[in-house]
Amino acid sequence: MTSQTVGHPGLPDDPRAEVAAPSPSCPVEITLAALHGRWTTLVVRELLHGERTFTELRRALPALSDKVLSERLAHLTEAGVLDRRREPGWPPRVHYTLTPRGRRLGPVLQALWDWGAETS
Amino acid sequence: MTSQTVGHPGLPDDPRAEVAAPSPSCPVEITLAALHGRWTTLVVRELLHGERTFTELRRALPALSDKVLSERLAHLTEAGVLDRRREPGWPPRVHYTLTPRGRRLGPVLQALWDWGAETS
DNA sequence: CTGAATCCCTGCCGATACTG
DNA sequence: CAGTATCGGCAGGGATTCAG
Repeated sequence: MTSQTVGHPGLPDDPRAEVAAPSPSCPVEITLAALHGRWTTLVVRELLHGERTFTELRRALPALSDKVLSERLAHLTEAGVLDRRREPGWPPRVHYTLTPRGRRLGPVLQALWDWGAETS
Repeated sequence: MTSQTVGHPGLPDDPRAEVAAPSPSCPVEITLAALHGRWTTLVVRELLHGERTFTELRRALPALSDKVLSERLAHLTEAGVLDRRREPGWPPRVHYTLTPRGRRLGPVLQALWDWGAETS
């Protein structure tokens, strides 16, 4: 399923691992594109704790404007990371949940965390 | 050394995991900042194959301008990912190598690759 | 409540030209 | 050879306002 590792640490034996220019089809860039933008990882982190509504996310990240939050949620939904569920009735309420694929960002964020947390 | 995992997948039990706004001290952002910018991951990938000179990097990534390559190398050196070694004499020649810390980006790129390579 | 539309400001990055 | 200086285009994102 995922590609195999080779002699050099961490780099798969795949033609896409040798592109000579940034390419949207490179798996590394697909992931970085999904996480791209200020606040994005924080939104994902919040949803790793469980389902949240728009308002709950705003309360968890008070300095994040509603416009940018909207953009991030739309982008993550488009990237297959989130599921959107509109609650019928009034007032409008929208619930966001990580998809299975979105939950698999957990280990990715962990890897990013571990490297950044290293002292040396 | 690195932080421990908790119930939720991939998120460490650390106060920095609950910041309410983007913060340069968050380990996840430290890593994303190190990898930030177009071409950066490709430069790291190239150096995962071994030491390279400025010119060798330019040949490996022909569409990358010397200005941006300079910026990336300076940034990665500043981030502790690369070591710079000036060869004495003329013409000037500079060798770049991953530091031990830089080599540890291998697993990080692998995690990014694996998520992006998933079909579902 | 959950966004979309607009405005403006900033920073990235590509191209070009120049230097030790 | 290995950069630095400068300029310009464009996209990101914050504030505000409007809409379903």
